[in-house]
Amino acid sequence: MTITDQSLDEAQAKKHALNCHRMKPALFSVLCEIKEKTGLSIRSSQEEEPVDPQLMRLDNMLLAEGVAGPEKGGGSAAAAAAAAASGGGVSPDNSIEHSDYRSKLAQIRHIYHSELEKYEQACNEFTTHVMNLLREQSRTRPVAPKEMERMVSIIHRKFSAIQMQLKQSTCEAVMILRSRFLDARRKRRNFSKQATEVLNEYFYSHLSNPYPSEEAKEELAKKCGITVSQVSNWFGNKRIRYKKNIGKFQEEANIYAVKTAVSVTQGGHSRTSSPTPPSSAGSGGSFNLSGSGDMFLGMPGLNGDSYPASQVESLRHAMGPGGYGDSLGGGPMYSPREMRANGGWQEAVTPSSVTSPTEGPGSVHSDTSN
DNA sequence: GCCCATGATTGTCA
DNA sequence: TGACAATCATGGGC
Repeated sequence: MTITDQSLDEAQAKKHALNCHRMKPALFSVLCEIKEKTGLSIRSSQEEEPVDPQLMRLDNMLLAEGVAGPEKGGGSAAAAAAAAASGGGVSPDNSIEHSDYRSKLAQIRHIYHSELEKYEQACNEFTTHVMNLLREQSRTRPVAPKEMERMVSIIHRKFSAIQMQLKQSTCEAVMILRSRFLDARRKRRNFSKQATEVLNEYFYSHLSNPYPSEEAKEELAKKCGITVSQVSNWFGNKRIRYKKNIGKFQEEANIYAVKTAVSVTQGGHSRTSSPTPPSSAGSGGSFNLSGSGDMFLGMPGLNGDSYPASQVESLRHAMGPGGYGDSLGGGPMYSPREMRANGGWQEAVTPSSVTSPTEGPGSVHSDTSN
């Protein structure tokens, strides 16, 4: 059904005719009487609406999640909770995820507030409209102020129902965002092939002392597109797994040793296949492992098809163009006695007292030292 | 679905 | 605090 200008005019004309009718006062008084009688029933139906517990829950949740209430940098409460859930020490590494989470939460917050504003505006407009209508009608029929209040409260109730739906969907959106965020942290993704290659190259070229310094870790992290913590994890896992199963890793070691050798003979220091610093190589720094000692130390020279990376290093040190032979203490070959005396990875060099491999000439982060 | 590889976590130690 | 060792949990190949 459409309302045309013509029909509106007709209605206005009828209303005017009614208002001017001689029977109008009599009709009005009758209506007042009826109204008086039905007044009780209206009052009885006008019950006090108790606060909806579900609405309260939604409000509390939105407040806790930082969607409702005062803004503190885009959902601070939830971000803090997420930070706490991330396990404390790793929070700096999750800054990317956190900022992502925060920005998404801010988006939800923005949408929620703009929708809320729209609803409130619409509610006010509609209330004003209805009030105007009732005032208009009060000229032709008795409209008590109570009735107007009742109408207003009905409208508000309707709109708060809509608002509750909005709050509900907002809560759902926040929950989904949160679960996704937590899942993302929980999930493990393999590093890229290139990243693993970089890490392996570093590991095998520093086999004698595979303990990258903080700077080296940062550099590796940057190169691999991972965090420093992940680099630390990787080296921790690698050292342990290498130690546990040297045989299995020998082939891998050979591959990287060859790579390193090739990169050296092709002219120079590849940044990742950097030589071991004098301290670790010169002191026979290859870590002493049960079994690994034989593997590396027992080999008299590079006469095999495959050779361990540590020996490639020593060879490089001895005959490389820049040469680290001087710092090797007289000979390119490892001294088994020295090796044993130096013990394992840990004992061979202590990170604080010995120049870290990464601080060596071909270090990942520095080419200038020594 | 199983199995292995691997990144992450946790507890312990120096 | 960093390293190690054990373990968990997930990805990916088969």
